[in-house]
Amino acid sequence: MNTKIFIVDDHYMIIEGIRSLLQFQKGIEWMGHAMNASSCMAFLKQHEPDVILMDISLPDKNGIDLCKEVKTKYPETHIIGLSSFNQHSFIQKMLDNGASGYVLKNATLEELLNAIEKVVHGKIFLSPEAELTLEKNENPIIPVITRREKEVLLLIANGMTNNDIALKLFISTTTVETHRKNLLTKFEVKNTASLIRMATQLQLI
Amino acid sequence: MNTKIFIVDDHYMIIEGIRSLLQFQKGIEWMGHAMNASSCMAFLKQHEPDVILMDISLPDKNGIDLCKEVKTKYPETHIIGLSSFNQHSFIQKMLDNGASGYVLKNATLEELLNAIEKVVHGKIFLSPEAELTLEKNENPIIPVITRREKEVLLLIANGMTNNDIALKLFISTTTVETHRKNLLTKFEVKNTASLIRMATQLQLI
DNA sequence: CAAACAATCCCTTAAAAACAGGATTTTTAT
DNA sequence: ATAAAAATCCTGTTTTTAAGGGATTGTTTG
Repeated sequence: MNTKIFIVDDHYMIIEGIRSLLQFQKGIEWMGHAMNASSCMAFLKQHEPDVILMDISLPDKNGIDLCKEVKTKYPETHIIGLSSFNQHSFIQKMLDNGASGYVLKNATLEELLNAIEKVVHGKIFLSPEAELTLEKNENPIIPVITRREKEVLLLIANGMTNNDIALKLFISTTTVETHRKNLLTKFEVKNTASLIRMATQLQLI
Repeated sequence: MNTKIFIVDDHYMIIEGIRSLLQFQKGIEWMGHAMNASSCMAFLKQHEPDVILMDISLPDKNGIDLCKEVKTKYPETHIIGLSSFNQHSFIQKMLDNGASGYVLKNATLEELLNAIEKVVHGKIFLSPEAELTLEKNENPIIPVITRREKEVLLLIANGMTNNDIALKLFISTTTVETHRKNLLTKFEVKNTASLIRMATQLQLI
């Protein structure tokens, strides 16, 4: 019985690369590709691939959400996340949303075949580097901040002083100071420079 | 005369994809690939490709620096930047360092062939989206800062105070203040928050 | 309905950064 | 060699932040 493979990726070169790698492999049946989430869903209405290789970044929807959607409607399908990014949050979220694997785009043919083999047998496969990242559990400690604090944070990032912010938000300067104090505490930093640096790294700004 | 193509990319799937696309094209001679900067340089000691497709992110060195190095030693070679990222700074820096083109990884075969055709004739080729990005963001005003200023900037971003920096660099606090003053002037901002924000946006940090 | 949280406000003191306006020495490049 | 640029150091003053302590009023939510 052949394993039916489908790929969702908006990078033509990646699709072509994988197609060329898998096309003539024994036991693999190439079903084709989609370049965005909606045409993937359209395809699934008529076909039943065993394994979907799914890019994390798609033009219309991210692969993490798409993974959840596909697994909800078609629980039998095995999904392998496909990404250049060896990021803890991505890997974790894909697995949380029902993916059976996560393969980095610099994987070799062997690795890819291995991944497919594993997941069709109901096992989990992760690229070695991805596995390492997941183990290490580099928890980036994303602080929980309130709506108001985020508002103040953005205005600080825009170069406004406490006084400016107070005027803009129609609150007292001391209130802004308090929010700022709480932001520093929550981010575990001791000045504005570190605050803005961390916030941008965590993509809050 | 065939156009000799070489590719530097650490993504096996991309290499495979491009190889499969170009391999049997008329007028194209596939020379092979390197998966990092150093083996690229090693290859160039013995061979003379007409066009190098060069990924921006490589394991040992970034493609921007590699581009400069290659163009310095082998000015005749045409380089096409290859990246998933449609980012102004990347495109700009590649062109500044002598690249003749910038192609996004979701490009079609036609686009890629077009790019190769253009650059071997001494012209510049950019993917339409990349061209748009370059036009749109015409004046990002990247300030020219000195080595010392950059050093200070990084330390500021690390949360160090003027005093901390002075101790670390064995210079007077007032000197650090002066560097800081000049940074604010050059970035046309009025406080640390904006400075760090701009610097991260311009990818100087 | 309490307890927790969010948002608001206040005081005080110290530290840090920003603004203004210099000067001198060392490097770098023409 | 010499002019320009970079790096160094001043003296002041003013503004802004940081750190320590609170307190009050709503609003969620278990």
